[in-house]
Amino acid sequence: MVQGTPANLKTSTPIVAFLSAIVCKRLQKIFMNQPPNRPRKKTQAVTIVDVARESGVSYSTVSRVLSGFEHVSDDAREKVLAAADRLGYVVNVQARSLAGGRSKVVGVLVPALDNGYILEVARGIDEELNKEGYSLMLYTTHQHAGKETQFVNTVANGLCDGLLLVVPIVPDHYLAALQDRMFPYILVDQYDATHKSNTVYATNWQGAYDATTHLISLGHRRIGIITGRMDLASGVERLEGYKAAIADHNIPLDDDLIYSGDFFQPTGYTGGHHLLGLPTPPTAIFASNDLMAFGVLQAAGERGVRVPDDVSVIGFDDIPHSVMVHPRLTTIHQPLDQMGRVSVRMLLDLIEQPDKPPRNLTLATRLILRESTSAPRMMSPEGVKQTHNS
Amino acid sequence: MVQGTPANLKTSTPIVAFLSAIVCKRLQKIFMNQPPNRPRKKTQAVTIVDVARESGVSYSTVSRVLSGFEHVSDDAREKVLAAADRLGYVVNVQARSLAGGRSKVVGVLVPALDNGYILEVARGIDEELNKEGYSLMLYTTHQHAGKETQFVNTVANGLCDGLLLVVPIVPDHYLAALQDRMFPYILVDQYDATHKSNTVYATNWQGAYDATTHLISLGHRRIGIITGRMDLASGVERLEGYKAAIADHNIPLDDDLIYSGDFFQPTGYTGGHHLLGLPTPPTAIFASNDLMAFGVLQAAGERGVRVPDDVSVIGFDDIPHSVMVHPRLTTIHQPLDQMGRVSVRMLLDLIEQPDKPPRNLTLATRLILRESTSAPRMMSPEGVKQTHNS
DNA sequence: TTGAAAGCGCTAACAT
DNA sequence: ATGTTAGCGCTTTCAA
Repeated sequence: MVQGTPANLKTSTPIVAFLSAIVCKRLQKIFMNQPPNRPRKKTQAVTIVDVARESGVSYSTVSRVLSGFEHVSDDAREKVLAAADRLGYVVNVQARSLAGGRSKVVGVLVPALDNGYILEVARGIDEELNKEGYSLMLYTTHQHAGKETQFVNTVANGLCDGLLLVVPIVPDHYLAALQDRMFPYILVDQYDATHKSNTVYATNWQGAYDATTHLISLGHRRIGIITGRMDLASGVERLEGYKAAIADHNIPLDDDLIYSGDFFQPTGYTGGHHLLGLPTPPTAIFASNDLMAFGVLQAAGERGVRVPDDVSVIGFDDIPHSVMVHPRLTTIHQPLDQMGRVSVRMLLDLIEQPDKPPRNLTLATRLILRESTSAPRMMSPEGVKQTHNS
Repeated sequence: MVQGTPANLKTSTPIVAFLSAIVCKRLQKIFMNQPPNRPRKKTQAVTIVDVARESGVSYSTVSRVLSGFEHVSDDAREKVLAAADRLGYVVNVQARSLAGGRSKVVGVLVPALDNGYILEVARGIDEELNKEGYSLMLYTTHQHAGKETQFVNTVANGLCDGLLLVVPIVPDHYLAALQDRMFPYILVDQYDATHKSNTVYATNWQGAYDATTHLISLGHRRIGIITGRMDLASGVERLEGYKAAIADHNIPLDDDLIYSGDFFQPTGYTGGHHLLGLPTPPTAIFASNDLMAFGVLQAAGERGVRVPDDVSVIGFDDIPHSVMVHPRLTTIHQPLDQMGRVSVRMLLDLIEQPDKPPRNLTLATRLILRESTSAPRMMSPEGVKQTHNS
């Protein structure tokens, strides 16, 4: 108790003590050996104060060493490091962040956890973050569209050093708020109309073009497409790529073969049924992502339409399950985990240099040949194997 | 009063130094209207101080209202809430946590992000956490076995209010550290030998017993098993359940039919090849989880062994992909997302009442009949359809 | 290069 | 019921 007193005094400014009657009272109390009984709530095992004591240098020198500051003598640095190690010191990110430092936490905003595509990206992010000693704060937007502002505020309050937005559709006021605060963020696989954001993107147009060209080169002429969401750049671009390939090979565009999807499996399923049920069904279907391709596979199975014998199916993304379906899915590989990795790199860069001009990185896609595509029936040497409707 | 102070100070503590040149200088400075020019680094948009000013009450009243404390007048509460709303105030969790409050963040420790099983649990966790207004801090253990201590320390330093351990194998010193600090944590799908932990578990033994009994009741007598990791309780219990079912139906145990797996798909694949390549192959295989069952399916496909005609396959977990493989997998449903949900509930309870005695919750599994199991060939009415080796 | 001290925004003990 | 104040552990000036 008595020993604690000087410390108390030490922390209060002498000037105040000198002038203020209130403080006088407090002093009296202290000297009467009745220090305010203040049980501390949560106490960290070992703080920089402990390290300072252990290493015999001051408080702030420890801080300087631990935050990698340059102007510290080698001697001091060594002593501090040794002491910290001995004591098993671990920085308190809360305090550090509150005091204006880095929290070494990066927020990742995703729509949900049930999507292979998202998870691949997340894996890349996680691995890269881990490598750099950062922690990952995961936010799922779910349905709570109303909590956006709150979320941005919370994050930007300092819990996270930066933000990775892996969400389709980023409402403008998100970005506005982030931009106003100069908060570092990266748009992953998402187009930014304002061109003010750093983005990591894939060659969606080219990938779709390649997918469609692959089908055409196999001999298909009647190629259906199940589109992605048209409010997403990737959805639009994949449709455009498809159209361009069709046009480049002088195939007339048939609107009946364009089924409007949303990147989720169920529309792939209904779309598959729709296209396959057409009077003149397509001999090949390009699904704008693997998930919808799975739905097409399912629909084909139910209709007794064999893949690839009766209809070829090609997807987009190359998520892990695409090798696990039957038949294994031919698709366009999108370097999802690499997109995650790259976005982390960009973000950490941005955190270091917040005023860097925005960069837009585009990663290449490539065709992965597997078993769900082949030449159309009528063109295969063996001739017609089986007859379906029409 | 004022006069007394210096004397008191002087006699009791060296702080007497209040006369020292340092203080003098500082005083001079202050009175000369030259306060230390201290530009603050990071400033929160709106703090409780702003809310206090706006609502005309004090600082701490705002805090009280915002932390849901009881003893506040309705009038004050209303004013504060209105002001907070008007200003768009968002609490700074860092500061709150540092000051001894809750951070409203829960840490989730998982081995990796590439496992459907983990992800299902994570989804449940995420949803429940969201519902309760908590954020999710995701930690992947990856290979970094050495960073454990650091991790526990970081977490327990206060960044998180509690911890959900969804990892197979929790090193003892993990738990020891957590227990020492009285830090709230839950073991999800993991057995704790010390019985000091709160756990959420599934009926692994019963599930395996049910799976095996299902195969037996179909007419199978030669049933292979691909085990999980034997250093995991779930692995051991599933093997035991299998053995018990075999024994209860008077089927001799054949060690050749027990293939040692690890819960990952590749060993399911090699195990499938191994069992199917036996001189007298089993007519049914119980894979200790779905992932390994997929491997078996793959191996069977490569060998021209049809499922379920030639061999029945049953899995365990019922992860989402189990309906996406061909044939759709018969399996034991483990309520993975519910396990996640329940574990969150338990954790939040524990956070409220840290000294509650540990509870162990066990959730029921159930058989899900799909297409990968059927009566064995020799027993089916149609007789032998096809002959394979031996 | 180093030590001292002022906060960062908040909670909770204390005093009223 | 409400205002006052001392820290929580840390970073970062300022002064030396």
